[in-house]
Amino acid sequence: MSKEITSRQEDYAQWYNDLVLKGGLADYSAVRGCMVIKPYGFTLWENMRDQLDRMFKETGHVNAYFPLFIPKSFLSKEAAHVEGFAKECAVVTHYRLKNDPNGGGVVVDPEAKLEEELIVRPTSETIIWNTYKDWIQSYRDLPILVNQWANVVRWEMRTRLFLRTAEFLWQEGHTAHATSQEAVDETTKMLEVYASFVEEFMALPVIKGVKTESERFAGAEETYCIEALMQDGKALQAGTSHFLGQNFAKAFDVKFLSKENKLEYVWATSWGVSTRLIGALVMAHSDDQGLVLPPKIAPLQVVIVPIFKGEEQKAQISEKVAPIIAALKAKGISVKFDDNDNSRPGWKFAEYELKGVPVRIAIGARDIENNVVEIARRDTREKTSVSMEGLTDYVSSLLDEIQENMYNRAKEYRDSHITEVNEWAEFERLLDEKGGFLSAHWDGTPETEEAIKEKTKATIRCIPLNNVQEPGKCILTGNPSIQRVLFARAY
RNA sequence: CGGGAAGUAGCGCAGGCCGGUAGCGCACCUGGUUUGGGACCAGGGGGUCGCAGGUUCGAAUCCUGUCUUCCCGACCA
Repeated sequence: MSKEITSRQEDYAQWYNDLVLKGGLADYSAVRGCMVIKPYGFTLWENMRDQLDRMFKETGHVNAYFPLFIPKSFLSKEAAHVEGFAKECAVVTHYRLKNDPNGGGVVVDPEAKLEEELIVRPTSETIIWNTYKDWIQSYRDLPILVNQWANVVRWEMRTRLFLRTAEFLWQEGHTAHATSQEAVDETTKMLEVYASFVEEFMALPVIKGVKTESERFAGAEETYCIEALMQDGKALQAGTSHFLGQNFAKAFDVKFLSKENKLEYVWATSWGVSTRLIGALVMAHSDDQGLVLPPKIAPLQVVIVPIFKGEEQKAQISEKVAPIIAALKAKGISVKFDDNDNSRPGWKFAEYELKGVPVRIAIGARDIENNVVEIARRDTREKTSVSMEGLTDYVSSLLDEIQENMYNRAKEYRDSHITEVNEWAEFERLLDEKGGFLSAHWDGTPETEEAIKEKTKATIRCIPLNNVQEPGKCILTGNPSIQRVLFARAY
């Protein structure tokens, strides 16, 4: 009653905002384009971050930290890079404030102008490669496999909670290698890490692919990506991994002596995922009742709601519940017992559904008599009565089942929204009526790609890895094509 | 950055045209009855009306500026 959620059908964008705000993930802030990530949302991010961090460490990476500020001149050293980011950089020009002589609080002290302005990092390639120059002399110094967890700032025209904010949290891996092949291998390895994280932990199927030239990262030779599909049929880039060639090594003069005692430029990669993943998570799984979170990363996996009349019953239930909580915790399952007397059970049910808690256990006097509890699963909203004997194992496997079901459901939707198209009229019609990925032939030119974008707002999301090579005719121009690519409207 | 809408109590809104001591619902506090899907009764507390100027005897209301948010576009993860 108190927290109405706009339905997806009524207004998809508003539904998304309602979930993020009313689900307690984030709030708007007093700063344009910046959000406050609330504790519930931040716990979700921490769970994602911790798992990714484990996976990075398992693949041989270490964490480090580089400065928030980047000298302006660094950015311009790599031509394509500056071209791509210049339009959205926040710039620090002064280092001091002073009291307003006219009594209006504080003003920027014009005497405290910086010699060289500092850019608030939109990404860290430049500062990192400037540093790597000092770290690398010989092939023995390679590879460098460094990751950094950080915030970055991109001054966006239009922002949306999690999906596009001026400041966001992410990780950026920056690696340096002796050979091109090793760098390419690193790029695809990290793409695999992203794909398995998103699929296994976020229950979100992705398509692995390569970006076309026009969608490529500014300064990259090749950009690999994972693309996910949202419930409104729009695609979302969930992560990217870039093969940077020797572009940054050349820009920052980073050379090493090879075994053959020859001076060579270093090969580079960078890869990142951000808090945007939370937006993807919300839009892929949730329903009109609220968030639906996959158990493996949910801030809270199980909530127990007691149903009681009077203190005596409450005490009786608490006593019965204590060992259940202990047993669940012993299994590594996060659980909350909400015996708050201020809200009634029905209110709590709705509240925890809104927050996407995967499993809810309700227990009242009637259940205690029968030695059962009522278990409700969030993904299907089904309720069952379950014996207290073996409850822990039941809950544990139910969490696994929910995780799997969420993945399968998302995959079914995704798979049924990849459509092969051969006629232009059909292409346009499907974009409007069905959405999702359209698999169509493309003549390989940026001009055609741009023309299709102009006409339909759809972009080439990627050329899938291991794509079937199949001669055909370009969907727009009819020119010869060697393969189908995936088009979609995207976030 | 262009076009549209909005900002009044924690949340959702009315009031504004026609200036005169700020209201409703939910939430909150107290007491009681309640508790298996967003409880009910009674009493109570809370707002420099986004912010800054201006007009006026007097501004939530009129004027100017500014900040923030939403939706649609151009740019992007």
